[in-house]
Amino acid sequence: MQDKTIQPTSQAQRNNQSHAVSADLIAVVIAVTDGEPRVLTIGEAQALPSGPFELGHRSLQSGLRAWVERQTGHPLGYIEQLYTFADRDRTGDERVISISYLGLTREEQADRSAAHSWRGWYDYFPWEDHRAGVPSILRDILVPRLSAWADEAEDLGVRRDRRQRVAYAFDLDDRDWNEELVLQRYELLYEATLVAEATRGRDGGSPSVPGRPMIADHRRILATGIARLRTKIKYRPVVFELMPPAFTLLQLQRTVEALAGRLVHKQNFRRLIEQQDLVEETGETVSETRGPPAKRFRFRQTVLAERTVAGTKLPLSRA
Amino acid sequence: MQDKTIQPTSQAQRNNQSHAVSADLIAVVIAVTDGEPRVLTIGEAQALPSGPFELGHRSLQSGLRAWVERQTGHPLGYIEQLYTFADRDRTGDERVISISYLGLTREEQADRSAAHSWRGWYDYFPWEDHRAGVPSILRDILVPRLSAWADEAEDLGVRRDRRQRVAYAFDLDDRDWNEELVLQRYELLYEATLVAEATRGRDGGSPSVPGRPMIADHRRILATGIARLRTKIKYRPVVFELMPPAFTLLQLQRTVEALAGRLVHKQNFRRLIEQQDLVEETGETVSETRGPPAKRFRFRQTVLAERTVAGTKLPLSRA
DNA sequence: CTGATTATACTCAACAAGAGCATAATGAGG
DNA sequence: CCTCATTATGCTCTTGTTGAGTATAATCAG
Repeated sequence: MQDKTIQPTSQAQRNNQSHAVSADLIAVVIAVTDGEPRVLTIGEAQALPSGPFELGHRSLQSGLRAWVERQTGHPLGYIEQLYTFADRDRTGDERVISISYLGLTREEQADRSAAHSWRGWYDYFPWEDHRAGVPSILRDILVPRLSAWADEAEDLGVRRDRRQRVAYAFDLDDRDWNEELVLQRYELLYEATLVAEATRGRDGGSPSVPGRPMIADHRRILATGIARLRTKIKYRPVVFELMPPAFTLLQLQRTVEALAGRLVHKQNFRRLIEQQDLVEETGETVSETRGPPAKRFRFRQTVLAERTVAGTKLPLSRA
Repeated sequence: MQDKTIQPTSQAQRNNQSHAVSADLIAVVIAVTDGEPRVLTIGEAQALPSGPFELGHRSLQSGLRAWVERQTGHPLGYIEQLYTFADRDRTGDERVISISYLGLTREEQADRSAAHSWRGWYDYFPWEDHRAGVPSILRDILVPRLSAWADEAEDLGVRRDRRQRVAYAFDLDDRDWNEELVLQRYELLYEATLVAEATRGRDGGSPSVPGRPMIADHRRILATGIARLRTKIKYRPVVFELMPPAFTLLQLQRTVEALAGRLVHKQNFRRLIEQQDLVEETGETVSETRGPPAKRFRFRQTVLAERTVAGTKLPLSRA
């Protein structure tokens, strides 16, 4: 930051004592083990690892790594920023800014002493797992309750709006299920006070829907992380952050399915992976289950450099 | 925030006096006028509107809107968060967190009294405009200098790494030019100390490359905003935030081209727009230029509700 | 009146994506 | 040892989607 240059923010920085805030770093750390996506939690599996951004931290990222490691003993590999928000419902005249991150690892070398646990993320969002078909909770509980909520609105416009949003976010028929809308769905449930977090501090209200709650807005942050990951696996080779050094294509497929919450077409999945040149054979084969032995693959590290690819959708022209 | 629930962040919040930081809100506000993408600036066109997040602000977004309106007289419509980072190079023992946003508007009803200006964004990134072919600055200045920088590395590995990154980010041949890599390109230039911001506070160094600099890291934030917008227009109908209520398809195309910095195939562009059902005819026709009169269209507001679509890339299966 | 300029309709080839069939190895269980 | 469910892997076929042009008809500038 230079001195001779104009600095519009300078008035601000000079007297920032009056604008003091504190910043919390919050981590959504994901691993996939035994075909189940899990999230790293602390405190009765109701909270995500988190802590304040301190003077000693070199950067936001390193502060986050430090906190996660201190609280769970787990070192982080890949991380990316999710979202920043200012919490409204804190008390005191001090504002808290929360900066959330998504981290991907493998559930390993964890420090046993630290008080953490890996929880299947579908414990928190049971309606998001469509690998075995549309979950019955969805049909039998969520949709009826959401419909009721939509219909209870006085105003016709509101009613129609709610119905439309419910239909869009929860559209059944499996074909149209959009697994990326994790956050929208959670927020709808929150708005309809169908999750425990929404009824806290209020009088009873309708009993909440299945799914483990978390403190504060941690479950919403988790939803944000899941949504981001489900989107990202489609255009960036991030799944490999969750895989061991060598793996079979079926293992890879199961991991993707675990994340997406839906099944994929095996043959086409292979075609996709291969044509993108993402992996190479290690030369070994393994026969873990029945069936012929499967080839083992490893991720081609080079693609990280090349294939930061971004997909075009514009009808470009030469000339 | 409840009291009976476990709160891992609580230790932090209790004694957060020691972790006090201040938060700055920074806006990249974009409009497209006369086929030129412009950014809203203050202070000699070297700074983005910004200001501290204050106690009086209801939320980060509203704080940002307040600052932009105060500094430029321009009310904001669509905004979305870009990125949050903690500045290293500030002085004092107080940390500053910067939260940046992207805003889209039309260059209109600006308060004349406020000291702001709209600047073409290619003033800051002249190498990003490929509408008239590969800019000569790129071929004649940037690439040679970057190559020199790559080759000046002692270590062979570093040299190869630099060459690879330069090739990837700046790949000429037009076909392979990836307009989304705005940030990567700026960061490479920064790393190679080819932009003014990188040589400040140091002794001379190599003279910087064409392109107007900004204070602090504002130009990097602008690059982030441009990159985000260039990516986003491909999968979400955000261009319409920049369009007047009614427009011809050619105007729409010119706007997209201005943003992407490259030309698109007219017929295919129309096919794309129409098949996605994004617009509807107003019924009027206008003949602004030569050629037959063009139909005027308006954006179909409904798609905002429906078409929050996300594109699948997984080979899903039924079953 | 001429011609450059634009709107708009179509065509075609190349390729990507969805869906399913076919064949060949295996290990589990009798 | 035999049978069969289970899996790896190769291929086909159909249907979109995308890139690239050709063709035709309105206009306005000069």
